[in-house]
Amino acid sequence: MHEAAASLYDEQDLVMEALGNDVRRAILRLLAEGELPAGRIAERFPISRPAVSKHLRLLSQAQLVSHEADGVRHIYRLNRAGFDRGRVWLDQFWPDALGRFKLLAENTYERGNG
Amino acid sequence: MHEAAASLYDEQDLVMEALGNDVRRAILRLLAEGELPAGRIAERFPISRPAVSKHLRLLSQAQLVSHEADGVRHIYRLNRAGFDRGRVWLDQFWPDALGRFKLLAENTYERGNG
DNA sequence: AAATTATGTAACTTGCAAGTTACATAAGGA
DNA sequence: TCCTTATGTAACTTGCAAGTTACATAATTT
Repeated sequence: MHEAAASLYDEQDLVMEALGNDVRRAILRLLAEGELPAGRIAERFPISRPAVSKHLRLLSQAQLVSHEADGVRHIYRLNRAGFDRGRVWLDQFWPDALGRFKLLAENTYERGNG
Repeated sequence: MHEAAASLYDEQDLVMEALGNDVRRAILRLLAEGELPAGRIAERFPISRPAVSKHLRLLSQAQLVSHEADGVRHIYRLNRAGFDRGRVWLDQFWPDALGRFKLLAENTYERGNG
């Protein structure tokens, strides 16, 4: 019957679960600079390529990234859908936006170091 | 430069890490209905009380909950700070969303309502 | 003061997420 | 066609997060 409602929460859970890992968060930050093929992503981490591939699969299932084949390469990029779901999840606790921009304003600048 | 920035991201990581567990997310949903003492929270879960206590500690470190002693009881409630950090983390990926909040902040700045 | 209640913590165990290696597949290039 | 490149997956291992039990502490109650 109402599988739509149930699957919505499942999808939100997939997002929150995926975001709860530092390697996956680092992959997202890397992709924030621009789309990349799977191999290039893996190069940036001290773990094996299959391990990164598995993280990419979880990120993809959570719709935090999307990917498309380009010849033999698979290009990954950020997918807004997952981030929106994460935001919806957070908003169930604090529906009003007020009080957020102070923190936001204080942290929208420099970050580039790594 | 300011180590405030570094520790901020550590704190964001604490939040995202804490939110990446379904028991902890369920605790937050429970506390969204109202504050509760530790024991009452533990009653609602099929795991042991010390296990819940440990989850509460992590949630507290992430500032997703706060707690205060009330006699022998420790009352837990949601803490806005952690949720704000979670949102800041999400918003770093979509600058246009940041712009939206900045605009909102500018328009609401001296009105002081909230 | 002794018993009870509510909680946190220490020490240990364990389940599973995250890692590894080995292999399969598919697209180009020589 | 065979070789190389790029990737995903299967099967197995392992590190650590999340669970357990036992104990310490502190505030009430009798």
